[in-house]
Amino acid sequence: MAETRYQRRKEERPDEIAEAAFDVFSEHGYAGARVDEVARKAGVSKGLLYLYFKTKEELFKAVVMRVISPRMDALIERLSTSEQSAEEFLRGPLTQFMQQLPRSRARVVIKLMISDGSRHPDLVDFYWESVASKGLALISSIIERGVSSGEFRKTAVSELPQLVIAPMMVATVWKIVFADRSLDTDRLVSTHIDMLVSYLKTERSKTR
Amino acid sequence: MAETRYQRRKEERPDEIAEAAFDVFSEHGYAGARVDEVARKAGVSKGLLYLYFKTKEELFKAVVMRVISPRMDALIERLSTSEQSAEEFLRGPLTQFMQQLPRSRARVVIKLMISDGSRHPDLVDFYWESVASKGLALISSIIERGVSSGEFRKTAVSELPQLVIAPMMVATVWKIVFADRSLDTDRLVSTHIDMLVSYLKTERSKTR
DNA sequence: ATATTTACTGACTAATGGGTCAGCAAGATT
DNA sequence: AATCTTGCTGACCCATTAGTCAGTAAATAT
Repeated sequence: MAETRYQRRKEERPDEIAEAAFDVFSEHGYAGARVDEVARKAGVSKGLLYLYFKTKEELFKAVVMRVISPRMDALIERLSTSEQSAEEFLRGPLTQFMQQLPRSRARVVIKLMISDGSRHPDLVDFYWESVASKGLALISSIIERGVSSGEFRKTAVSELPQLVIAPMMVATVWKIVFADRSLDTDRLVSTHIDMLVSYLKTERSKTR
Repeated sequence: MAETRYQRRKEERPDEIAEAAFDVFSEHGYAGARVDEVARKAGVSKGLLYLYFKTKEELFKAVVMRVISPRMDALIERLSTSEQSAEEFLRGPLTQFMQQLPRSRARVVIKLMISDGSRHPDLVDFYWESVASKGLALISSIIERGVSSGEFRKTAVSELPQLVIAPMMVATVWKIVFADRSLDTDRLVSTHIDMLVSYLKTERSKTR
């Protein structure tokens, strides 16, 4: 008998706690999250949690950064090594990326930025610098590449990369708010890209 | 001397309190909002607040509903009495609506749906029934009208009205998260509508 | 003026929740 | 086997906050 009451697992604890915290923050946001619940979900006492994370705030930041950091680099990487035409890139890797984001953990980060960003401005800055600005710049550069190669005509889209990711945003917000109500997000994204490419390739300039 | 310490204003109080609550919930979300702060901002004691609203929860719902209710009806109204072509409607009233929403109070409702919707499912239902579903149905019907009049070709857009409002969503989220970083939301919306109309009017079907 | 009604106050309570710490026991060292 | 180190527990503290209520004074009636 004399079951061991716990194991010492110095290495794994931070990750396990962060993982549990991700779930809890994801569901309740920062203010609504309970540190006790995080500890419980991580199968750990609250005291231990505070041994690895000084404050709730720090835990929150750690959790968000954990998700952000690896994310964008992957896509950036995939581009810079790519030799596809602009259209191929939009229809291929970018479409894929936008389709899976609403299902991924990044969705949660977006939710947290919206709900708690105003009280964690440094997190917003970090998100901006390491994800948003890079991602948008990437898209702009793709469009520009298409324009200068003669593939696309010159449009306002070059300066409005937000237009490209718009369906991803809708799909993400939809999943957050209307999780149960169905929406074919893949089709949403691919139709939008279809529309976009068609617009960028149209020869004669449209009226107005 | 003998300054009157307060005035009795039975009629106006609920609105004034709801107004203050709107600001506070808007800034902090449901869990982060403090009832004391609402009372303070409304220039009222907490006791009085609880005379008009039974719980924080009820106050929250009242606030959200106050903003939702009048909103959609206005647009629906404007449509049913309109005799414009589909394109005119998209470029006119709808563009206008989508341009001003990110600046309006409705933006706050969207934020609250995202951040606190999961813990107030009945509010989400209410929002769905009185705003989202109606608005999307409206847009679908406009597209359909254009299709059946021969103005537009048949595309997936008819079944994906979310595609039409996508730039509004981006603009709204942008304002919430990156308030300080500039974005020409009007141009975002109008360019998108331009793109959309162009797509809907293109004669020859695109490859793929 | 005086009495009556009730909108309103502010001090209170009970409970919650972030954060702490003395002590315990798992595992390493000898 | 005895000792030491430290990862870990859980009971505790206290600031905060949703919600209450006895009493006060503004407006109204008499």
